[in-house]
Amino acid sequence: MLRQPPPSRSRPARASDRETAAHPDDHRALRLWLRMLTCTQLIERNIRNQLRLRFGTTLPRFDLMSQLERHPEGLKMNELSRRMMVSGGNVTGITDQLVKEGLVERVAQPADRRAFCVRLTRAGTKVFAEMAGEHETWIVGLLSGINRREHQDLLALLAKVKLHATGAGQGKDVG
Amino acid sequence: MLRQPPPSRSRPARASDRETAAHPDDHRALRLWLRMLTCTQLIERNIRNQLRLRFGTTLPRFDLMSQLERHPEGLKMNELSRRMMVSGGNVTGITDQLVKEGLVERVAQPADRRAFCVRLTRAGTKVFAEMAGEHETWIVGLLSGINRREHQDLLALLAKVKLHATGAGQGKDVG
DNA sequence: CCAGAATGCTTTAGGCCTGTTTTATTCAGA
DNA sequence: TCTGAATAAAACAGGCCTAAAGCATTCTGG
Repeated sequence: MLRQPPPSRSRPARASDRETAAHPDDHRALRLWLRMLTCTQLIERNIRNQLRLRFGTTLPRFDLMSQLERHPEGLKMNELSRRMMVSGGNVTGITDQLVKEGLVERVAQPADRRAFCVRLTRAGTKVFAEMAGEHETWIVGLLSGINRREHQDLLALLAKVKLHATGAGQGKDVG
Repeated sequence: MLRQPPPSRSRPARASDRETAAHPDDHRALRLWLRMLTCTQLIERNIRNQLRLRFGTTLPRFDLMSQLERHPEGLKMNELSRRMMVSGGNVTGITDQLVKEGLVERVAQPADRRAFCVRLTRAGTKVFAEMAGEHETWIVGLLSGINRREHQDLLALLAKVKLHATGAGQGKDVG
């Protein structure tokens, strides 16, 4: 994705993915970004496939349920929206699906009749526990190419990136 | 996104985004993954917004054009699909849009009447050049929170992640 | 030559996601 | 109290994306 540096003159491109044949220096940032993107997509795609094949579900649904698991008392739609970093309308749609599947429920709020609390049902809790276990082993496997020290370094570097990119973003979703 | 470690007993969560309140050690991989995902999404969202506001276009369209810029002779649909790491049907749709906007063209291949070459039009070349310049400055800005040394470290660490995750992926898109 | 397999692309159904608009409700101030 | 601003959620239009099915063309082994 995104723009790549132009092909190198000296070394003809036998490109196979998006970041091959990068220029040596001026395009450092671009190259780094493309690599981040590729890594994330590789992992994400893998997880999506596993979720689909093993459990017949999707990443957004899993994500929503995982938020609810951490808050058994339930979350309002707008809280879900903020935590998942997606739009409110999107949360409406995903919640609808999960309600249809009987995994979550909307609970009316007497205090504010505009709002709902969304909660895992008993069935949802059970199903999620099963999925979450496997999910973690997938992640561990996908990231097992780097050792513990490298984990820490990567985590720290990404913390810096996150901090700066959050600030640079135009004031939305600063967490 | 994705499952988070359960909330810490000792330190009550004032969570605001998806990776707050992680457990100390056992969930290292999960935590790292969530941070990768957050970073990528922050940057990607920023770029999408900029493309929309400044140029009225989208990231996938920009991405497709950027592939074509590197191959003025044109690329076949399936080559685009492979390079962009998206499905063939998706490439069909994006190409349709860009053709409608007059930015790319499908060129029939006499040698193989099933296939097309997709190329930037003159207008597309011009428009893309303009966008690409700004695009790079956005990326540079978003990643300016880390210095040159850190860039290199991050690039190297992600290379390891990429390599391993590519191998672990079930044989598709090994680039 | 000629079936059948493989290839290149499109179509279709369905889900995700966004920005915008709409509806219902709550809040804040005159 | 009443009116307008703000908020919560949903509806809507439109684009992205996938897997699977379909159509045309090319290739391959008899």
